[in-house]
Amino acid sequence: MSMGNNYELYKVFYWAAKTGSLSQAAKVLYLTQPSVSHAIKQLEESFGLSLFYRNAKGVELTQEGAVLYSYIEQSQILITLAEEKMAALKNLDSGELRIGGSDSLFKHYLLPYLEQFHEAHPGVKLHLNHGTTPEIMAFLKEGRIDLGVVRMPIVDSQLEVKESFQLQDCFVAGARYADLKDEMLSLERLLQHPIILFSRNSRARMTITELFQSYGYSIKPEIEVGSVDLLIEFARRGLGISYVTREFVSKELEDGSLFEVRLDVPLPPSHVGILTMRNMPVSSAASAFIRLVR
Amino acid sequence: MSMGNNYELYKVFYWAAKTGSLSQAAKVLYLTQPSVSHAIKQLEESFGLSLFYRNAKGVELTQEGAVLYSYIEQSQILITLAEEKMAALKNLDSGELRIGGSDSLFKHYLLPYLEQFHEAHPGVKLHLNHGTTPEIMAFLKEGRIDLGVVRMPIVDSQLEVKESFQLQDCFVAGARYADLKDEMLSLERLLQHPIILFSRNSRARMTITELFQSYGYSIKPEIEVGSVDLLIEFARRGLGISYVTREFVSKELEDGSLFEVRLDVPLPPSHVGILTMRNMPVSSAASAFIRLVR
DNA sequence: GTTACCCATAGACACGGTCTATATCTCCTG
DNA sequence: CAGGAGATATAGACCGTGTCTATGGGTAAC
Repeated sequence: MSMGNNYELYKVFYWAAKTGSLSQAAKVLYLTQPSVSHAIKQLEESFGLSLFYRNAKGVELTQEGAVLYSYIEQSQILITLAEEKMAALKNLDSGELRIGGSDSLFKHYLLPYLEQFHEAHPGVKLHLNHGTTPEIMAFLKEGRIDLGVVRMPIVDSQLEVKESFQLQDCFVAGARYADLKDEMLSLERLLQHPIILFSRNSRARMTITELFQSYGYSIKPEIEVGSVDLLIEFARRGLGISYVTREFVSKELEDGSLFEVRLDVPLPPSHVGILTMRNMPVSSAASAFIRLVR
Repeated sequence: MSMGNNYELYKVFYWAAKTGSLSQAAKVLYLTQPSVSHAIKQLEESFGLSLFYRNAKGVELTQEGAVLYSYIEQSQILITLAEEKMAALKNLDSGELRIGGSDSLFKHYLLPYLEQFHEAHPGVKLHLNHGTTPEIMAFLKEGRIDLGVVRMPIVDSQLEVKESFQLQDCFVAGARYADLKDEMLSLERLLQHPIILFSRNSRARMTITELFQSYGYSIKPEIEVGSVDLLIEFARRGLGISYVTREFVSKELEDGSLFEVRLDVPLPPSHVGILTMRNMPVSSAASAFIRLVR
């Protein structure tokens, strides 16, 4: 008989050797004793070697059987570990979740979800990659992250976009401009004050630039800053009027250190979307996180 | 779906991951592509996890799939090694052969066979355990040797006895007793000369003692020695007449340094038998050796 | 002697692994 | 842009084989 066995036979062999009894092995494997007997016989015939001594008390490995066992034992242990590991991955007791997004979204919006997820699944390692929207999209396509959280709209045939939540950008000012608090400003009037914008090529920056252009104006910031924190801080200190996401300054709006500057034209809401690869399976950790956020 | 897969699926998974293609895996495993596709699907459903990304070029491991692979790869390699090892054992390119026997049998009779066997199967390690017949029998029953080579007769229900070759014990003397060369001695006449016997409780010693008793005589050695080599050496130096196995002194008989002292009664031949455990499989190395000797 | 436990064997059945045929998708090429 | 090549997925049928029950034989222990 030739080599190239059904690997199932090794499982039977493993338990027969481990328990020293074909009957015991049968119990462990939920088989009958004749099935185990037959399986061992198949192995022995395939090798042309005897693997066990049979006696009244059970079976005992022959010299050759002991050699086989030394290999098969390790192999079976690895498979068992693999199955346990897969179960852990499935249950989110293990694994990792790699999310891409902008710094500000992480800090001001996703943080509670991340905390909640980590608390529920402490075994899952979180990897947060921040970057611009195009970078996030590239990371996704390279397989370096499992999902991306970015501002809409996104048009990319390779990506699956789930609209998640809505953010409202707005202009805010501090005490220095308190006289604007009860006013409803036109764009022209707004532009008479110093404007503070985010410096990087963010979607928010592009959106507001386009909006002013559509009304025939050009918005040129007095100050450009590199982080949402600075946008807020500069507005509070009265250096100008900042264009920020309202949800990111809810604390300041509440305690009165900032107030919203109302305009006579509507500012379009911006949507945040969750990106995954289209037609590709989503890891269970990622889908659990998406379920949590939506 | 629950855990506890058919391990055969892991073989399919291994090759699919290794080749990065279900079609290639199918070729390697002599299956069709749909079979492989189906097998992978079963695994994925059993874990509740996706293992591969499918694309137009083939398949690629997901994060979870890569985790599984890290375990399964080792496992499969071990199984492959195990199968190679078993083939080597079967072909006698590997393994060990443990033989029990008396020192003199090893030295004077089995040596050429051992050399021949070692030359034919250099990969098989030889373990030679010497001891008395009862010790050899005990070794066998304890599983410490694969076969024993001892003088017959042996009566033991647990042991399988194969008669192997025949030895003829005889009395030999050196030049000092040259006058006996052409004579045919009676037992009585023999006993007038100093006799040299093996001191240990060997079967040969027992046999000759019984023989003399059956004729009404009692044989009492002038000298007792502890090895066959000394039996020969003492006889050559004229210290007496030694009782030895003729085959062990063939060299000395040929070159004339010893001659056989002929008796007027026949000395019974002694048989050498090969012992193995009854109703227990014999290792392929052992059965190859037995085939060689007989 | 008898019991109780092992393993081996024989024969029947049913499940599932494998096949063929076909569909669908993507990439590449002319 | 159409079409071919090559990848995987799906559907359905069949055959092989792994498993079962029933039974036999052997050994150890009481």
